[in-house]
Amino acid sequence: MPAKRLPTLEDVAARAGVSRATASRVVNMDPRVGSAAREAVQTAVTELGYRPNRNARSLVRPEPDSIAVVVPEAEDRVFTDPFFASLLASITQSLADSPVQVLLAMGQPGNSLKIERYLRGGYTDGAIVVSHHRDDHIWQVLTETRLPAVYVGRPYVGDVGIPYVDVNNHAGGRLAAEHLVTAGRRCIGTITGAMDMAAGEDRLAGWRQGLHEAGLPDDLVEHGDFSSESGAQAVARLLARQPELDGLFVASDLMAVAAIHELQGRGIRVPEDVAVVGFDDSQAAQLTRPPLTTLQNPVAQMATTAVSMLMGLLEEQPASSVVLETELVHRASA
Amino acid sequence: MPAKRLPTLEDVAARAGVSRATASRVVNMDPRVGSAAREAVQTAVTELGYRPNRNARSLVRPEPDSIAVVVPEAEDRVFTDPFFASLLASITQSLADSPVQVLLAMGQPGNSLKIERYLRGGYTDGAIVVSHHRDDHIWQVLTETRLPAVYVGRPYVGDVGIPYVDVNNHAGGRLAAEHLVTAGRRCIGTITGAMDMAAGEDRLAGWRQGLHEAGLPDDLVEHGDFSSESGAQAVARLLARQPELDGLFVASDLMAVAAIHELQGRGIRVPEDVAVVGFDDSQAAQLTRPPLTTLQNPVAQMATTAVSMLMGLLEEQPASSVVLETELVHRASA
DNA sequence: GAACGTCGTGAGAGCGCTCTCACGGTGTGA
DNA sequence: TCACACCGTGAGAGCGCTCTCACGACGTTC
Repeated sequence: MPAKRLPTLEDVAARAGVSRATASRVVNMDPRVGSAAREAVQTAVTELGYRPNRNARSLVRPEPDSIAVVVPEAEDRVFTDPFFASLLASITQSLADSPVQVLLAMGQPGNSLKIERYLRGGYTDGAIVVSHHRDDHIWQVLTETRLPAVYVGRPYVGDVGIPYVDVNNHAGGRLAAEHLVTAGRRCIGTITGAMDMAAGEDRLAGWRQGLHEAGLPDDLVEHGDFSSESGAQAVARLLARQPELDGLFVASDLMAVAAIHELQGRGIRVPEDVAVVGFDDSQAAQLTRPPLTTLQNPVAQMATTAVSMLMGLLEEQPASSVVLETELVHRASA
Repeated sequence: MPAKRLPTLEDVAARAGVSRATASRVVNMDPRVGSAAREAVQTAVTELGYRPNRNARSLVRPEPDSIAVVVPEAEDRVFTDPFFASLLASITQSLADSPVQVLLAMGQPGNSLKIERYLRGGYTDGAIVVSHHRDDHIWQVLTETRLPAVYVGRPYVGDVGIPYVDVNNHAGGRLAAEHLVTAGRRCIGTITGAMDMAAGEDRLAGWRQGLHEAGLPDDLVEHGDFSSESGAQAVARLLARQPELDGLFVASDLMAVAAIHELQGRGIRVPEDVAVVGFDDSQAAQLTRPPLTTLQNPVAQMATTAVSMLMGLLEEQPASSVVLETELVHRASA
C-alpha cells in the first residue's frame, strides 16, 4: 500500500486551476486575489481536506510558534499539586491571546533525559522551566543550546545565566516564624519542603532567622518534599520528638492540610493546641477547617512575568530576574 | 540590527571542515562516520550552540511528532477538576515513552475559534478531544480537515464519524439509583452534570431508568454543570423543593463533595439523613468525610485506550469506539 | 494616444534539512 | 596482481511552503 500522501498546496492549486502562489495567498488571507480565484481555491481546500504543512511554512517564515513548559516532576504530581496546576493554568492563560502554543513536558525528576533530548531537539522556541532540583542538569542544556529560557523558582545551583522569577521565600519563612512568635507560641517546629530545591532551603532559612531573632530554638525541623503524604509523616515525626509542639510552619499548603488532618486525627486541636502556618495561599487554604493562615504565593503574577520575560527573550531583549514579595494571609489556623 | 541567524547544519559542517551530509549523520547518530569527523562535528555543535531545525527535518521526514489534547473548557477548570487532571496525567504518561509530544490546547467552551484555527493550522498530527458540548463544532473541523482524532467522552451530537472512548454513563446512573433504592431510600433526587454533554444526559437517563424500575418518581432533578459551586447550589434548590430528601445521586464527585459540605453545613447528616452517591471515584472521594460511595470512572484506561486508538489512526488503522463498564465503589456515604 | 499607475497572477528561488547516489580509498580473496 | 566488497564521505535533489519579482491587462490622466 502506498503511503497516503496528504494534499499539498500544489494539489489545491492544480484543482482550482491557479498557481501555487495564488493558492498560498488565499490560504493566508492575502486580500489581493480575485474573487473567482479565491472561491475556486476555497472549494478545493475543503474538497481535498487540505491542511497547510506547518513545517514548510515555519521553515520559510521562522516565527516562534511554541514554547515549552517544562516541569521535571512526575505527571500525576504536576496535576495534583495546586501550585503547579495554577501556575500552568496562568501560563496558558497569559498565552491565550498569542499565536504561540504551549507544550507541556514533564518527567520524573531523576530522569530528565527525555526532557533534555526534547529541548535539544529543536521542538520548541523557548522554555519556561518550573521547579529546579539540585541534580537537574536542564540548565546546562539550555545554556549550551542557547535556547531562550526562564525559570520559575530560583534554580538551586544559583545564578546559571538564566533569568528567573521567584517569590521571596526567605521573607516568607521569616514572616511565618514571627507570626507564630507574636501569637505567643514558644515550641515552634517546621516541616520543610524538598531540600534539594531553593524554595525548600530558603523557607527553612527564613524561619530559622525569625526564630533566632526571637531567641527561640530553631532545631525542631522535619523534612518533607512538598507532597501531601510527606506532610502527614513529618508532623508525626515532629510530635514523636516533641509532644509539647505548639506552633508549626509548613512549607506548603498541601503539606499543611495533610499535617492538620494528622493532628486532628490525634485529637490535637488547631489552632488551640498547635497553630499552623502554611505557604502558597492555594484554594485549599480557604476550604480546609480551620481555614489556613498562610503566605501568599503570587502564582499568577509569576506566570505572567515569566511569560513576558520569555517573550522578550524571543525578541532578543535581555531579561533580568525578578523576586516578588509575599504577605501573610491571616485566617484561623494560626 | 540584523536579525540574529541561528546556526544551521551548514555552519556546523563548515566549522568542522566536513560536508553537510556528514554533519547530519553525526547529529542523527548514524554509525558510519569516522571518529575524527564525528568529534569535529560534535565540537562544532556545542561551540555554535547548534539546535536542529525541527521544521526542516520534519519536512523531509514526515513522521508524526505531536498530538494535541484539546479541552474546550476554561484553563482553571481543566487544572482544578480532578477528572481532567487525571485524564491529562494519564494521557501524558502513556505517551511518555513515545517520541510524540503532547500539546495542550484549552479554551472557553463558547470560544472554540482559537482551537479551530489551531487544528486547521496543521500544528499537530492528531487530536484527542476531551469533553464535548452541544455547541462545539470542533468535530466538523476535524472531519473537514481529516485530522486523525479521538474523542474522550461520546460527543453530544452522536456519531460524527470520529471514534470515541467513554464510560457507560447510563449504566452508572442506573447503578446509583438501584443502590439508593436497595438502601431503603424513597425520596431520591439527583444533581445532574452539564446537560449539553452526553455524560450529563446519560447519567440522568440511567438514574431515571433505575428509579422507574423501582416504581419511584424521577422528577427530583436539579441541574449542575460539573463544577463544585454548581453542586452546592443545586443541593440547596433540591432541599428547598423537597425537604424530605433522603437519597441523592450526584453526577460527579466534585459536585458531590460540595453538596455534602452544603448538607452538613445545614446540619443534615450523611448518610443517616441523606445518602449520597457520586461519580468518578476521584481521589477526593476517599478523603472526604464520610468517604464517598461513587461510581468508578476508569480514567486511566480511557486515556490509554484513546492514545492507542489515535496512534493507530496515525498509522492508518481504523479504530472503533469503545465503551468501558463502571462499577459501584461502596464506601460510607450511601 | 502615449505615459503611468494598479491589480491579479505566475514563475522561481530558497528556507534547513535528509537521503540517495556516486566516488575514491582500503581491505580481502582468488 | 586483479576483481570485488565495503566503508566514509560529498554532491545534489527535493520536501511544501512563502515571497519577491516580473508581467500582462486594465483604468486613469494629461
